[in-house]
Amino acid sequence: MSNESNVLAQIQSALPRLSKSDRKIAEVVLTDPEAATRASIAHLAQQAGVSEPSVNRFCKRLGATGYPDFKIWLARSLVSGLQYMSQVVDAEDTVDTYPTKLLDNTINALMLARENLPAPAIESAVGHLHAARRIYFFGVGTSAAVARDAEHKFFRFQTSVATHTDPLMLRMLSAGGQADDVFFFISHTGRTQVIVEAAELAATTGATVIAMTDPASPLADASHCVIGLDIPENTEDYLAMTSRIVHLVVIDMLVTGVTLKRGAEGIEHLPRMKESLLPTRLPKQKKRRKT
Amino acid sequence: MSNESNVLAQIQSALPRLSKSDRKIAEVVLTDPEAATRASIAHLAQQAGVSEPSVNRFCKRLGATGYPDFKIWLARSLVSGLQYMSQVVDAEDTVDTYPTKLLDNTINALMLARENLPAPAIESAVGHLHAARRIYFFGVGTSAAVARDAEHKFFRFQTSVATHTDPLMLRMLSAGGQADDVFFFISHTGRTQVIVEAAELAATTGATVIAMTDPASPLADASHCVIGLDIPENTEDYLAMTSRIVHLVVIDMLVTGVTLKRGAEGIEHLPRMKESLLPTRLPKQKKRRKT
DNA sequence: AACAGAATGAAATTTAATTACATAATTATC
DNA sequence: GATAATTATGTAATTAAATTTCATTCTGTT
Repeated sequence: MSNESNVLAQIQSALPRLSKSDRKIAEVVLTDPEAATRASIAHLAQQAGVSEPSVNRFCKRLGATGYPDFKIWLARSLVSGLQYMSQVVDAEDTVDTYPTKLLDNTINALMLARENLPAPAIESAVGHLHAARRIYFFGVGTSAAVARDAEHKFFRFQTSVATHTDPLMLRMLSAGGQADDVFFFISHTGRTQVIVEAAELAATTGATVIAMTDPASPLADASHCVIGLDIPENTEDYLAMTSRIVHLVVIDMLVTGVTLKRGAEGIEHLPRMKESLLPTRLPKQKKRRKT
Repeated sequence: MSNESNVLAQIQSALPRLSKSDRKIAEVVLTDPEAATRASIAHLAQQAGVSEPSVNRFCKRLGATGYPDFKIWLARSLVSGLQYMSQVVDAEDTVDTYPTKLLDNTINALMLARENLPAPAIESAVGHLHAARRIYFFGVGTSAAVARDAEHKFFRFQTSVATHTDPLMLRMLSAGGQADDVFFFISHTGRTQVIVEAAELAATTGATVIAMTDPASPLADASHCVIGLDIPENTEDYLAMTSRIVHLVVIDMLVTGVTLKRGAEGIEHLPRMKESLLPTRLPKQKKRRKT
């Protein structure tokens, strides 16, 4: 729990679980972490409108030995200068501000995911995917792209892989699951009807159902293995979906995991694949980079 | 002289000029800066075999306001060293190591992109996309998923959008470009034959050709507007493609840019879209989180 | 060797952080 | 819906840490 390297992300992720005064402190820290590293406990307490011991307890709850130690942690996670509070793009934003905001939000989401990585779930999913005879990746909307990406990646193994977005195909295939099939569902909310229904259907067939979704969702309930990620809720925001990015990186993890599990066999397979792509590329020219 | 961001280098360079006890302190700090960030002034003084005030003066001479401030400087310069190195996954990696490696690489790639954001190119691309009557997003391989994502996003505007991966379709559509069409090509290397040919073809038609790719590539040469990104080269690595993630975030930027440009009109459009999706979702249940 | 000047440390002071304890707010239980 | 148990918060006391003051000891110079 106490991963020193990123207190800010840790605070961010803990935010909803915090008590009233803890949240006040968290908000002050997140708003201007830079200033927090300079402030005394008295100053910070006053800023947050709480007592000094509250600040001290806050620090300890985060795993620091006390306030000064907490400030050191803070200083460490501050280097890059990015903003840790999830920023919202509004009408006032210009080309000089919104790209950075979007990047920061994404980086932030990844750091959050890094804090609470569901290693056991990943390991289990890797095991199932490795053993599978056939794999289906299902996702609709934004998650369709993630499913497609997964298909594209797993295609490199000899396992047969398929993706579909058509609700009918989804149901049909799910209903026809077999013992060594893996159905992999992707949905940030875990509440998309088509997906949940398909998962429930697939679960009755004896096939393995894996879901990358909110652990407290109907989809998660219907699945054998749940990869639950701590992603800030921004489903309502149509402009950018950070969850999708995190999902893609998790797909990378799964591919990596399966590759490692395959060992020499799988690793040798890749260079051959790579060579087969070479004829599609134009010769490489000298690369110039601006300093 | 007081460059906060690198106390360690500063100490190193000052070393010969320091007095006896200052040098003793400097040596202790340089030997294990990590430990120094944890130590109290008393402990550090004892370690160096000097008095506490000496340590305090040492800190002040370096520009800090005192010992605690110095520790924060120290903490900061510690992380910056670890920042920008991309890690390679090897056979020794386990589920406890490779997921973090992949995440770190991705975060690094995004941070790099953040450093040299091609704001003018993004602005220009947003202008073209905003004005376009029809938009085509083309990418093959991994970039196909990015193109698909872009299509999915731009679909929300009234502009007509299309994606294709089939080489024949690609050529045909590119050849049939018109004045207010935008062809948007996505390729990390900028050397994928099908894509480069299609871009060259499209450029002859009077349509606008935008490319998200390596600025020093044939594809970039063939395009009117190039979104060049500073992404660590890892094309050879099949397990994870960080470029793809950066590309997706750039797509988010473009969508955001166009939305902002549309102003009220476009922004009002989104809530309606959102409502149309509601019936596809199951009701939200109360979220429980483990402490 | 004797002095000026800087460097250092001991002790005192100040400041900051922590703990102990009391009170308030919440949550659970009947 | 009231009451007990638990948890959260603040006040005041305590302890710990850092800083300043000042006396002493070095260092280099004449």
